Amino acid sequence: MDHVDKIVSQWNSERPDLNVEPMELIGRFGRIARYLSDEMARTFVKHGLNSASFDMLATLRRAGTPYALSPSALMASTMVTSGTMTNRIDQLEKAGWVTRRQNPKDKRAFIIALTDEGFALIDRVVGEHVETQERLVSGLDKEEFRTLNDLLRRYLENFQD
Amino acid sequence: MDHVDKIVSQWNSERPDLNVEPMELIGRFGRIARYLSDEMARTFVKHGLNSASFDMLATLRRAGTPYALSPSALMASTMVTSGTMTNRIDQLEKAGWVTRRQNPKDKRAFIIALTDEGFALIDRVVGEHVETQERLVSGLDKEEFRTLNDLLRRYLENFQD
DNA sequence: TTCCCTTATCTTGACGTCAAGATAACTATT
DNA sequence: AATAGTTATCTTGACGTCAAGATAAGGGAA
Repeated sequence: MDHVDKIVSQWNSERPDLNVEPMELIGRFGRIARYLSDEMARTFVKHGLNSASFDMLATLRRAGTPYALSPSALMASTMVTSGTMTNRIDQLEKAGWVTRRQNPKDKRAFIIALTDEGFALIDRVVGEHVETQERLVSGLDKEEFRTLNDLLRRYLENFQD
Repeated sequence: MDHVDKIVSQWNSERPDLNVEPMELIGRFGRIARYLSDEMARTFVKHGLNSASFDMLATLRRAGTPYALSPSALMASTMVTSGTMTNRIDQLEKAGWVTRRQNPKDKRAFIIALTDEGFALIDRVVGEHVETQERLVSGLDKEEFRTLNDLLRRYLENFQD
């Protein structure tokens, strides 16, 4: 009887006409995702980052050399709006982790590139991040992990544009 | 090859030393949870609500008669801070969906109660909400749903305080 | 060329949230 | 009673996000 079961049972008492089975599954997704992201955020905060800035630096880092992308490409990868992206870049630039250069081929565009400091930082943090993630899935055995991962992949397929 | 696979394969190229298996699972949780909550929010917006106000009204509604709880109880149920709760109550009160009465037993405390309008609204919206949730899980067959739900319940157990 | 549409980024104003601290009232101890 | 500690709620200031619109530059059709 977890927190989600309690909510579902309240609805069953108050509105027995409602089909609340889907709510069980969806409610658990919400709870788990929130817990996971809160825990991961703790690693970021330890290094002066938050989820947003980690996401930015990680996106640039894993893009490979020369560790540079346009704001548009970053927007597509991170699924945020242009206003948010401007703000994120401003902060990373102010912290000295990225530079903002004009794209000589297209004067509307910029190139956002990791600095040496940004590279060193994200390379350090991502190691600890992965350790945190290992801890967060350690409650599942190999078989459960595989089954769950396969089901999630299948489920996610429904939602891909 | 979904979006998460792409990220994982980028990390494998750039940092083959990292164990990115957990990231697959955790990444999918994030994507799915975000998609689900965005879709559910559309139902709320149609009725002049957002996820926060729906959550408040639903919590009061499923608590059963007399559909009234203290701010503290609402804070515990909805997992937000006191400042957020004050703000949420203010808005619901302004919209005429709840009233804020003094608790005669404890002058520090208040009682937040659904108005008739609030009750009628949430009873209408929750029906549509449940339909949305049915649609959101319709991509899974009975067997998959059961397996997934059981695994999520097991996984969530690890995180309950 | 000129005009129009599209693309890339930035600006502005609003929103929901939180952390920290303020205020007021209750409770237990002396 | 007086005091000290706790509890319930509100206030303030900051943050990250978004939607809508502004600005500037590119590209295609006449």
